[in-house]
Amino acid sequence: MSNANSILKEHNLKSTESRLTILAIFKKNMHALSYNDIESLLTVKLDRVTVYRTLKSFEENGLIHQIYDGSAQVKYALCHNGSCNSNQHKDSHAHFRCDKCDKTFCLSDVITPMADLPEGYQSKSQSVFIQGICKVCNHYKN
Amino acid sequence: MSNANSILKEHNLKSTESRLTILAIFKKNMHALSYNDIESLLTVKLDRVTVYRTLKSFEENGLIHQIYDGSAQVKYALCHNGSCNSNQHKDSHAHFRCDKCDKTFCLSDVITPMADLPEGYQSKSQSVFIQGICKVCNHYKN
DNA sequence: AACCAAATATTATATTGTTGCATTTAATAG
DNA sequence: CTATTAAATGCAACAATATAATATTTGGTT
Repeated sequence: MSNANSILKEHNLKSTESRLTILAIFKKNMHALSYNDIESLLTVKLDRVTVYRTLKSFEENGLIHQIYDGSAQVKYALCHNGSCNSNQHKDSHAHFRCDKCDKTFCLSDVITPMADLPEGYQSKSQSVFIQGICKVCNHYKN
Repeated sequence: MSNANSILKEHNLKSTESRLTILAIFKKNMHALSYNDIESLLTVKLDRVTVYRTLKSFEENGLIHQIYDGSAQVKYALCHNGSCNSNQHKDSHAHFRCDKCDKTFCLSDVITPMADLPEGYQSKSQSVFIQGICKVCNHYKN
């Protein structure tokens, strides 16, 4: 069973209160979270520095990845299915930001066609960012 | 002739020294610029507040658009071919960031294939962000 | 030249993020 | 179970980034 404790251990992270707390927040909120989102979801007070350092260690150890979604602040989301590790983030899936609820999601399954670059350019990674209305705000039943 | 003065007027912006200065910087540097880039390219000293407000007014009036390229700071680039106005930014072209020279460019002509979204999602705009090596750093002759 | 609205500079303040260091805690060995 | 130790945390200070309020200056117009 892959509980919070073992997830941290799998990513070579010491299991601490702060980390368990923040990891739980990510597990409960399946959209990308900014520092401020996390802070306001905290029930216990953690020092700002601790939160920043926790995010940093999570990212360095392949647990979360950063998302730049056009809002002022960087957001973070859980990496999926163990595809990321401390050496590399394979988070080149599409990201979606909803204009209504203002949440940003990872669309892990969306196949993103590669763009053709002009002569001379060499592409190492491409990421697609989509804005629109999300499933929930569209009242899509399924 | 579309000189700096008339460009400002076309976008309903009063022609002032500060705006002409900053617009000239954008015209000379055809890659995206952060606040710091602009400040260090200034020959005359402008107040920080003035620079921020100039960028804001440029953006609101469709002269420039913001780019989030994964660096800590927001960058700005000129909007092309009058496609933007005060109501809407049509800047859904691809952006390219070079890993070598660390500059970010607009690739206005790159056709970005639309991704297929899961059921329930509605897309309003899609943008592609590409990282790699740019034409100049690849020593591409043309 | 004179007027007025808009733009600017100045000052102050808010927000965001980092650094150094003393204290506490988790993991391990004994 | 306790002792040890390296890592994590909290605190204080600081640095960088961005915004707000207001008095002054400037550009565009009459």
